[in-house]
Amino acid sequence: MTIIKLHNSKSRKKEVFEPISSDNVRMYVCGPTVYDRAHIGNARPVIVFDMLFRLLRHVYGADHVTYVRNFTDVDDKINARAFESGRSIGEITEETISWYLTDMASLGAMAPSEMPRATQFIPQMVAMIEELIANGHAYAAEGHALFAVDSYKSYGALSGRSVDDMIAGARVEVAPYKRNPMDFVLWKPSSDEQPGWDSPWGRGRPGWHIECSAMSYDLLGDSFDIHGGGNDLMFPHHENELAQSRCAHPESTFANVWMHNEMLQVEGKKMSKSLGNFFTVRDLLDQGYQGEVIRFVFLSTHYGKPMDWTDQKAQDAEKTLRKWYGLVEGVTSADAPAPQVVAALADDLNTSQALAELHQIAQAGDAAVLGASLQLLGLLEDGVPDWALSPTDDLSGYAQQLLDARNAAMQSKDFSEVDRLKAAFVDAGVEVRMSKAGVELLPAAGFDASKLEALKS
RNA sequence: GGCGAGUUGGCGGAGUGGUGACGUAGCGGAUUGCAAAUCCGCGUACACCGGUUCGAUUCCGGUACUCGCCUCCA
Repeated sequence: MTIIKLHNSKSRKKEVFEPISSDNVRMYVCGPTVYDRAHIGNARPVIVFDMLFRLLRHVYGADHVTYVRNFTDVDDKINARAFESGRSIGEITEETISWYLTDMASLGAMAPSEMPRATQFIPQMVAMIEELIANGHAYAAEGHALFAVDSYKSYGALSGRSVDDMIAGARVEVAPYKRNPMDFVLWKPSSDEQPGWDSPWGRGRPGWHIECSAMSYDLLGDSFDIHGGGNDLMFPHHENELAQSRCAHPESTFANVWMHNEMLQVEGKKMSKSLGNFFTVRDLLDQGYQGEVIRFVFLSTHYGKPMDWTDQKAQDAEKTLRKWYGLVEGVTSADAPAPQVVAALADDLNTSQALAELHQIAQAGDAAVLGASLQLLGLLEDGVPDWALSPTDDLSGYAQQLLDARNAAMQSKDFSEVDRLKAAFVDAGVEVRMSKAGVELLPAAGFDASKLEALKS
């Protein structure tokens, strides 16, 4: 059995991964709050943990891995969006969820085993809060339920902060009903316009952190193997999840391994609307960036390092993928991916190393193994994608035209017409390959069929 | 201010206490009408300053710069 090593944020070390049960390896990843299109930064954890999901399925068997990724469909940002647009909350969340699923699928991300929605787990959240109150880890105050940070002495261990330091930083919301300024909300009251559910503390809605605790408990149990998410969620979200879950289930470990992906930047800067470098996955797809190309760019940087999205990387990725797809086209994949690719992934998801191995395999010309390895990486979901296929039929007429011109030129020794045609093809984004055997025309990056029309004679 | 991450050749990006991954760009060669593609070859890169060591890009300490979090933004 392949030995998997993963960097555990909790210990800050790379550790050998040992699942609680190899019959059912369990992973939970924080999903999106559904009020708008997923931006490119949102895609990073999706691709990273999809890659981990695929690796675990490969190693433990597809039926022995459970991957849960939630939808947060109750949130004040959603309320605000509904208010602005005059649409209903349900309408907005449904639409956003379907966008999300479509966009992520186009990046080659498999559907997780379970995709729970927070609003479907309100009773479980209420039950967990009641348990916390009964255990003395939480208290009710003015329609709120609050977690008592003082009651959990390991609070701050995951993110490496002390409660005292955090209070000294003093940018927490000060509220008269809080016993400690760091105490965070488990349940908060809703106005008549806001979505709400009846509870022992009055009509209200859950705090953000309790959602993940309740859903992971319900679907994966009190202790499971891996909890993933973006680095920015480590505090406060994951710290709070951990505190709630362990206090509600004192005998549990909650997640044994915590994994965090680093953030994404765009052209060297933080993505923000004010800098004008903010864009969604949908924007990229609409601009003609292929899903596989976007995925490749993400895989080319290790998940634990900051990553920069640049157009140059996308161009390089497309070039490489076209080459590889060309090799794989028409070849039946091998049964198993290359061992060195699996080994690279098993070493804390070293996707850049895996891609380097793929270069070697391609160089050696082993198309079957290349295909199987591309599948493992999620880059060959349904065969070679259409955009990378060479539509030889479309270009065969032009190829004949070029071939005729060359044959004539071989006699006359005047190659000007051949050169003119070739330059035109290159301008239209067509790669020209001429050999004694014949002429080959391949559409490449920037292919523009309309430019070829002018060549028709 | 507190906590954390990063800094590798033109660019991207792994990795390692001692024979300079890999890709891409560039250069030279084979091939080609010329190219492209392909193949072959070519690079004294590890932010800076100390320390440990026979030897450090790799370990330790410090400095600089970049970035993230500390404000329910992945």
